[in-house]
Formats: sequence, C-alpha cells, structure tokens
Amino acid sequence: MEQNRNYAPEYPRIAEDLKSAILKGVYDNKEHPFPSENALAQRYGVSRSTLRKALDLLKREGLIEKSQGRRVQVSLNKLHLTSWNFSSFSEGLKALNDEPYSRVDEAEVVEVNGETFFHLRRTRGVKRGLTVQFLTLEDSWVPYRLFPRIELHNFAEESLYEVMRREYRIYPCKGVSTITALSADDALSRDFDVPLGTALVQAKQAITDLNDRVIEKVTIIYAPELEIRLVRDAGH
Amino acid sequence: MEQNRNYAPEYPRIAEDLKSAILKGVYDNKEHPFPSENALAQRYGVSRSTLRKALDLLKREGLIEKSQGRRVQVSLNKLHLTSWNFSSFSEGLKALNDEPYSRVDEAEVVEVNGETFFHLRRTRGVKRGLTVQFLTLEDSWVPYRLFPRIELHNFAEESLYEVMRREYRIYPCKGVSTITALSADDALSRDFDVPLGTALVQAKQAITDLNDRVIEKVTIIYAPELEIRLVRDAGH
DNA sequence: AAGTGGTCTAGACCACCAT
DNA sequence: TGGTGGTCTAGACCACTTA
Repeated sequence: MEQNRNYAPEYPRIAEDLKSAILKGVYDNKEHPFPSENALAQRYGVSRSTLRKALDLLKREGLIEKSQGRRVQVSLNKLHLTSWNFSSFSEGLKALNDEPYSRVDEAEVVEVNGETFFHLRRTRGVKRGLTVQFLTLEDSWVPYRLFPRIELHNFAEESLYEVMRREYRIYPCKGVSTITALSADDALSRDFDVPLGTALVQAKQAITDLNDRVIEKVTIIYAPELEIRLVRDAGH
Repeated sequence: MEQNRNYAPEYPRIAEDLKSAILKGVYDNKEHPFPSENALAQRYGVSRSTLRKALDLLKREGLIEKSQGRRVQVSLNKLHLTSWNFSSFSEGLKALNDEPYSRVDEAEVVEVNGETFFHLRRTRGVKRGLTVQFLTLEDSWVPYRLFPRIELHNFAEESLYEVMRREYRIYPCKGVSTITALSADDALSRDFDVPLGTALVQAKQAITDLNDRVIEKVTIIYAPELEIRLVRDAGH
C-alpha cells in the first residue's frame, strides 16, 4: 500500500480541514451529522488511526464530542467563545456569524518607570443591525522595544497578535492568567449596558513568546453575555 | 497473537504504574534514564501504539517530556500549581503549608429527571489557628450508575477524584469550564466573610473521563482571596 | 551508524447505542 | 442487529539526536 510521505504529518492538516467545515456550519447533528470515522478515513485516504488522531485534536479544542456507540457530535451550538486562545477576537466571532467591532479608546506610546510601552485600550463587541453590543474591554501594555512603530497600525481593524506575528515575527506562545471578579462601575455599566454593581469577570494575563519574553500584559473585562469557556486536559 | 481482553483498557493501568515509578524517583534522566518505548512495550507485553497512549497521559500530566530522537525525560523538577487541575484540593493546599478543611454541607443520593446522582456540596478552606477561612464552595453532581455506593465515603476526609480513581478505576481526564461572576448573597457573604454584593468568580465545570463520559458536573465559587491562575500553552 | 520517538497502515475484536 | 467509536496489534518508514 502506498504511503503519503510528504513528511509533514497528515493529521493536523485533516483536523484543520474538518475544523473549518465545522465552523462554517456544515454539520448540524441532525440532517447533516458528522461523518463516521470510517467514512472520514476513506474520504481523506488515511487509516482510521490517523483519522482518529485528527479527531483528537478537535476534541481537545472542544469542537466535537465523542462517546462510544454514538456518532460524533459537533458542539458549536451554544454561544461559546473560547476566549482563552490566541486566535484573534475577530476570528472567534466570525464563527458566530457576527460582525466584530472594535472601538479604540486609547492607543499611544507612553513611558512608565523608564520603560516605554505601547498602551492600547479597546472596547470590543459585535454589530447587530444598527446597534453595537460590547462584550469585552481590553487594556494592553506592549513593550515598545520589541515592537517599534507598532502604534502606526490601526487596531480597530487589525488583530494585535496577527500584527505581532506578521510584522515582527514574534509569536505568542504561553499565557498566565489570573481571574478575579469585579463590580461594574459607572463606565462599565454604561458600556456593557448592565446595572451598576453587576458582577463581571476580569482576567489579567501575561502573554509570553517562544523565548519566554513578556510581549503583552493585558487586562480583559468580560460582559456577562460572554461566557468564558475553558477546555483543558488532565493536569497535574 | 493473544490479546489481553479484560475489557478494561490497559493503557491507563500502565500509565498509573509508570507514574508511581516516576514519583518514587526511579528514573533520573542520567544513570537511570526512562526506558525507551520499545523496551516498555515489551515489559508490559503490549504493542508500541498502546504503550504510547500510556505515555500520552503522562505527557499531559507534565510528568514526562518527549522530543524526537531523544530519550523520554522525566520532569519532576518544577512545582507549578494552578487551582485549575485535577489534583485534589487538599494536595494543592499542602503545597501552601496550610491545613485543608472541608465541611460537608450535603451528601446524598437523589433522583433528578429519572437519573440518579450523588449530590455533594462542600465548603472548603484552610484552618489558621483556631479559625477557618473558607475559600471555595463546591457543588458536585456525580452520576450514580458510574459510582454505586459512593455515598459511603467521607468526603470531608477523602478526595473525590482520588476515590474515583482508586475505587472505580475511572480517570478524570478533561474539563470544560464556564466562568461567570456573581454577587455574594447572604449565605456567601457569611461563609466567605465579605460584604454583601461582593463580586465572586464562579466556575461551572463538566469533568469527563478517558471515554468522554461526564463523571462530574460541578459548580465552584471562589472566595476573593483565592486567585485563580491559569497557565496555558499555545495550541498551535 | 545506531537508536530514539513520530507517523502511518490494514486489520481485528469489543462495548455501546440506536433501530 | 448493524453501525459506531474504543482499544489493540505487528509491522513499516521517517526524522532527529547522540555517540
């Protein structure tokens, strides 16, 4: 039997392909159920083992659910945004068929304690018809020496991580986050359209790159509408 | 060729066995390097594929590190602790030199919509001298058909996951969490000793086992003192 | 060059689920 | 009962590391 040796492994490519189909809404668990493992193995011309490795990746991302005897279920039904990832905010929302909207509240180069930062504050949400529903408030501090002239980009349009990767070849890699809760103050209650004192989730993150350099310190406040879903594998 | 069909899968058992060896300090990456996959497959009398599934579990737990061409490295050096894991609450606190304390508020077998659950509610914290500081409130629903007679254990003393592993051979594997915030009501403000209306973090988690069966649905409310730290690596 | 882990195959049986 | 996913095998080639 011929083997397909490009020597990039096949299964991540298959996973990407299936992922994009899932995000496009090709499968609905009813009229268009997710295909069986055997069918997919045949479609992609690989063995069932290899196909299963691809499904494993999707399972870990929470895009599918498997259980013995039953068909694989796609799980995109709920409004879920794994905000715990490095895909851009916009990418996440596209999957939800919403139009992303970013309002830049502040974008300037400032010096703090002798170090220069690019300070970016954005209120982000989705456009629904004529109104905008705000979903997050993001306050980012980016070390300027790693990203000179980054202020020239318009981050109402572009993704921060995308620019970091494309223009500076610096790749977000790891994040340490601290989750706390806070009560909505006046400005937050206005932005998110919730009563004063509403409990909100706040995440402080330090994002590092492949070399463990801190490339962003960011505080994100989430609107109550936005459920934060974390998928994680067995840990320590 | 004979196959070992007990029909419990072999690989979690192998992983447990290797884990205990690693924790005992049998391997040191120098004089006693971790054995090769082929050697281990032979030792346990399984194919290399099966053995690799066992190693995958250890890798996800952070107990070993693999890279192509090199021997498997055991990695017990770092002690990192996130509250987002499957180690028991007690284990986590021991590392912090605090004495864990659990108050069982409810522990009974109940039927909901024709399905039977073991319902466990615990308030958990640490003893500091004479007083107890409560840190979490955990409300767990465990499917009784998977864990018959589980109510006979005293979960003020024992870890839920430890009992699941030891007595039922069911292994917590993945968790999907939804984070929200809520305002402290009367009971919460009393338990956590915070003002009424204080914003608190709440996590709803579905814990699944190796076969993606849901083995616990749990809601955890965290005291403000308890920072939730998440460490994540980029998936890409 | 030898040995390691990474990927892959073609087949098999089992346990579970829906019909 | 048929189909599904879960597990497993015995063998193969590849890419990387180490000696």
